[in-house]
Amino acid sequence: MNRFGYAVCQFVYGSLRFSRGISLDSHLSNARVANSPFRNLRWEEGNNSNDGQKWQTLEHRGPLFPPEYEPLPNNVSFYYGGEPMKLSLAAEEVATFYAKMLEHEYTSKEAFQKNFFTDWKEVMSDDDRKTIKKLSKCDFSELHKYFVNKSEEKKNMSKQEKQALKEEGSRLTEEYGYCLLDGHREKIGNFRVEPPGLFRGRGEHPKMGKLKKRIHSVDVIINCSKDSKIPAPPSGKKWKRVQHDNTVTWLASWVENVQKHTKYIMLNPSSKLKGEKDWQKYEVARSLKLEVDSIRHQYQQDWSSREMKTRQRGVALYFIDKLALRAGNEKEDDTADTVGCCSLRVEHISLHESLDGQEWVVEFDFLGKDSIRYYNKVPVEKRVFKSLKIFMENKDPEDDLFDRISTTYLNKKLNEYMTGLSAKVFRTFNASTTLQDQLSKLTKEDMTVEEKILSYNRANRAVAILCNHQRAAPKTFEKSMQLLQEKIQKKKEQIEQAKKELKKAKKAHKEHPSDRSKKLVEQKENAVRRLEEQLKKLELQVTDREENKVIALGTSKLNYLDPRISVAWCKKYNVPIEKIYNKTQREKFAWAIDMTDADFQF
DNA sequence: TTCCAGACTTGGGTCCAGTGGA
DNA sequence: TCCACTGGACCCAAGTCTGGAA
Repeated sequence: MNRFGYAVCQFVYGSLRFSRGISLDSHLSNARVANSPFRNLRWEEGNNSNDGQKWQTLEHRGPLFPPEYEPLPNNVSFYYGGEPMKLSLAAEEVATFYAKMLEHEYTSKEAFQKNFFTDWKEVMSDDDRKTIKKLSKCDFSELHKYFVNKSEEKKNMSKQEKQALKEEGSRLTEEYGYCLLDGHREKIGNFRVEPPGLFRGRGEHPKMGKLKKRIHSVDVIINCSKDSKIPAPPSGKKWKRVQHDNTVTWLASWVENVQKHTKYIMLNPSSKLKGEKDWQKYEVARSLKLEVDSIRHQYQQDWSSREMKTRQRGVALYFIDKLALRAGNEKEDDTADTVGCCSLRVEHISLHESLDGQEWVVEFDFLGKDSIRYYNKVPVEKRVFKSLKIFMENKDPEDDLFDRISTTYLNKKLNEYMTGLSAKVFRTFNASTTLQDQLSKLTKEDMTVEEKILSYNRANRAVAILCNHQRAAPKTFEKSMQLLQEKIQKKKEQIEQAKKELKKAKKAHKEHPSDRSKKLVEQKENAVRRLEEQLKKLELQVTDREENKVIALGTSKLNYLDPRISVAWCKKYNVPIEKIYNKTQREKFAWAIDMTDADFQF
C-alpha cells in the first residue's frame, strides 16, 4: 500500500496448466499444447514472492546459432582496381556483408564507408591488406549480383522445395523456440543469435558500417535452473558460463562488439511472465488516474517556485504530461544525436509570444528516439512560457534547456508522488486515457461494424499522433490508393447499372404484376443495397488508409493502450475482437481478453 | 552523489508468405 | 495459375529505469 492508499497489484497464476517437474523433451514432441498460458486461468490478486524471483524452474535448449559462412563459388569474384582478387575467407565474408547492402543509400555515406573499411582491414590477411588500400578501388558488384540471383533462385524454388524449407524452419522453432518455465511450455521471443553483419544505426549514427562480429558459444551466457537439463553447446564448443539466476527473465545473453551492449534471449510477449508485467504496467498507469489531479496541481505550483531546480522540474513534468514526451536520459557520445524532455537543448525550442492567432506558443523541433523528428507548435500557460524564457537566458543554443534536473531526479520525485510512478507511466496513462475518451466520442450504437472499426482506428490514430509514432509512407502507397479509387469508380458504375435494372424491373412489375416480377424487383433491390454497402466499405477503406499514411498505429496498440479498453469496447459494441487484434496480438493480450467485461473503465 | 552496467520495454524497418484478383 | 499487394513476423536498434559500485 502506498501513501495514496493504492495497493500495487501483485499477480499469481490461479491454476497451473502443467504440473511441475515435467521435462522439456516431453513437450517438444507436442506442438499443440498451450496456445495461451492464460486461457482458462484465474487471475487474481494475491501474494507473489517479493524477493525479485521471476521463476522457480527454467529449462531450454539454448540459442540457435546462424549457419557458418559459406564461401563464394569460384566463378564469383571480388575485384580490386579492375583485377579479380581472391580474398582470405574472413575478409571475403565481411566483403559479402557490404556487397549485400550495395543498393542501400547508406553505403554511400562517408561514415559508413570509413567504419566499414577500418573494420574490414582488421579481419584481412596480411596479403589482403598489402593489396587493398582504398575502398574506392574495390568492386563488389559481382558479389552483389550473386546474392541477387540467389534470392531470385529462392523465390523460384519449386513448391516441394519451399515446403521442405518451411518444415525445416518449423522443426527448428519446435526445438529451440520454446522453454519450460515453472512447468509451462512458453514461447521464446528471439531464440536465434544475431548473425554477423554491418551495424546500421538509425539516423546519423557515428558507428554505422562497423562490423558486427559473429557470436560463438563461448561468448554466450546461459541462464537456467540448477536442476534442469543444461543446454548442450554446439559440438566440441563451450558456453562462456552457465548461471542459475532466477531474479532475471532472460535465457541467454552475449555482449555485441559494436556498442558493447548486452543482447538477450527472452520470452515471447504471450508468455505468463511478460503478460503479468504488462498487466502490472497498465495497473500502475490506471492508478495514476487517481493521483494525476494532485500531481498536476503540484507541478503547476512549481512553475512559480523561486528555486530554479523546482521550476525546471515543474515545466519538464508539464511537457511529459501534456505532450507525452519521453524522459530523455543522457546518452553516450558515440550515438546519434537525439533527445527527450530532460535532454532538450535551447536550440530545440523557439518561443513566440503570439503565433497564428495564439498566445504563448512554444515551437518544438528536435530528433527523438530513432531519430524521428518531433515538430509541434503548442500554446502553453503564460507562467510556463515565462519560465522557459528564464531557462534560456544567457545560454548558447547547444546548452541544456533543463540544466538543473535529470531523469533520475525527476523519477525519484515522481515515485514520491506515487509508488511505481516514473516518466514513462505518463505516456501509458495519457495514451490509454485518450483511447478511451476518443472511443466513447466516436462510436455510436447504430454504426456498422466497418464504421466502428474506422472509429477505433481514428481513436488509435489520435494516440499515435500524441506519442509521435510516425512511419515512412509505404512505398506502394500511391499505387494502392489509385487502385482503390479505380475500384470505387467501378463500383459506382455497377451501382448505376444495378439501379437502371431495378427501375426496369419495377416498371415491368407495375405493368404486369406477378410473383415472378415481384421477386425480380426484390432481387434487384438487394443487388443495389449490396453494391452500395460494398461502395461504402471501399470509401471507408480509402479514408482510413489516407489518414494512416504516415502514422504507425502498431506501436501504441502493442505498448501503450491498455488492451482491456479495446476488449471492453469490442464487447460493448459487438465488434469481433479479431477485427481489432490479429492472432499474435490476441496471444499477447490473452490476459485482457480473458478477464475484461463490457463495462471496464481504465 | 555520481556513474555505469544490466535488464527490460519500446520502436520502425524489412522481408516474405499468404491472399485475392485478373 | 500468375502476379501484385499487404499484413504480420521478425529483426535488432534505441530507449527507460533501477540498483549497486565507486
